[in-house]
Amino acid sequence: MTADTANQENASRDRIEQTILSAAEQVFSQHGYRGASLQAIADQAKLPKANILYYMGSKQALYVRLLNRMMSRWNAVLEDITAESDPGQVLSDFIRTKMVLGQRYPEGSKLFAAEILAGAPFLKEYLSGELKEWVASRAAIIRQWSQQGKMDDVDPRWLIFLIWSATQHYTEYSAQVTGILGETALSDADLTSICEFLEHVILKGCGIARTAPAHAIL
Amino acid sequence: MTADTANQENASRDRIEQTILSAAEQVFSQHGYRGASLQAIADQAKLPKANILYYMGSKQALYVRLLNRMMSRWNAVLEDITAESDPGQVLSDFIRTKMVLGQRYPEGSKLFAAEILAGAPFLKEYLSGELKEWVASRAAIIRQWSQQGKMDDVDPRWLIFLIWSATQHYTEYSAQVTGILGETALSDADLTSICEFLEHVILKGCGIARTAPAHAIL
DNA sequence: GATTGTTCTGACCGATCGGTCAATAATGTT
DNA sequence: AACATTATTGACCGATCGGTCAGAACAATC
Repeated sequence: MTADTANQENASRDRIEQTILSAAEQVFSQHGYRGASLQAIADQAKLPKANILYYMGSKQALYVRLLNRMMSRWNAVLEDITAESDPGQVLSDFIRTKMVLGQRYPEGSKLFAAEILAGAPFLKEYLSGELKEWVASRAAIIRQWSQQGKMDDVDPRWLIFLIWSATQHYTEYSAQVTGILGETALSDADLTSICEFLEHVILKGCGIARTAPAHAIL
Repeated sequence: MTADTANQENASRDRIEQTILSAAEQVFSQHGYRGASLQAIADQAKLPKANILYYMGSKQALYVRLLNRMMSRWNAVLEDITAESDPGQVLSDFIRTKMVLGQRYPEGSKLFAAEILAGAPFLKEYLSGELKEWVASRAAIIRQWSQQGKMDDVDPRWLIFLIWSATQHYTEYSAQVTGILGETALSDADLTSICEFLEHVILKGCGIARTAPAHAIL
């Protein structure tokens, strides 16, 4: 097997795997782990069911792979902040980044939500391990900001949860939001408006003076 | 059939139905409509599977009944506000009421969340009908508050979504929250702290002066 | 062109799915 | 006591579940 053919074959395999992963993400995100069937995933991917298992091994392996893929997309968020960072800038970016991530990977976000709703059977140790440490370290920095008088003395954990929930809402509850707004999908204008609203309320609510002007989200 | 025996029979039937509804709420809330099985519900209720169908007719009828039951619990919220109401008091109550409802009916809340995640197949017309009108009318009143200078000129729809998402988060993402906090469940102290945080940030963020002092949630 | 390894898939497996039904038991009603 | 109604449930139905497997189809190497 030459390097060329190896690349070709791997490329072909990758393409098929991406097709399957994408189809599976849609089905799992709508119906959760138990509610999703391999047949539905196969239909979505326009492949025979046996083909799904040939590439992914088992339903569980496919699901775990999707969860990991979604996790890896979150890694960069809030990674490089310090006690010297500007809270307004950081929280502003945080809100926008989370909002963009949700709009970019709606199925992945819903998949994650469904997993948590089910009691996080596959993510328990991640939540109480990696993610717990992540929150604790970010919270420590936010607390320093408060002590420096840069912002009000609010519980940083509740602040992080607030931003998570407020931004995730528009992807995970998109069916509710669009139903209430009477639109089929959120427009760019909506998204910009939402971002500005969240920045206004959260920054002002935390006693942070706005430093940077609002800019378009997309 | 005398009035007495009628009451007795109805009481017995009601008791069994409540047992089934409660069991079904747990199973549906964890696994969604498709992921839940009548056998799992029967096991949870400690009844034969055929008994579930005898009382509820079908899986779908049982599910719809649960959805309606959950909806009816929401009716009183924000019902009697006017342009003359005090925004601080109203929003404060709104936050607390939603928080209490979520803690009181965690399974029902998760059930609702799972339904929305799946694209709201059974609630589409409710969302774009009743609920849409509800939001529109509340939004109109909030807009009047802004015009009267009682609060900042924020989009009332985003404000309503913000309060929904921020409060629901603690019931629907309880697996994530408790995992991160390292607790098995949210304590009363946590809940009080969260309520005070949300009131502080949202009211201040909307430019509303706090009128009433914070009081214990439970 | 024969050989080898990978990809692909229809056919099939036992288990479980939602739902039906007949038989039995319990409970009124007269 | 006789009868009618309701409650209960094991057995069963066709369909679908996740997963296996043998073999056909395909591709690369010699």
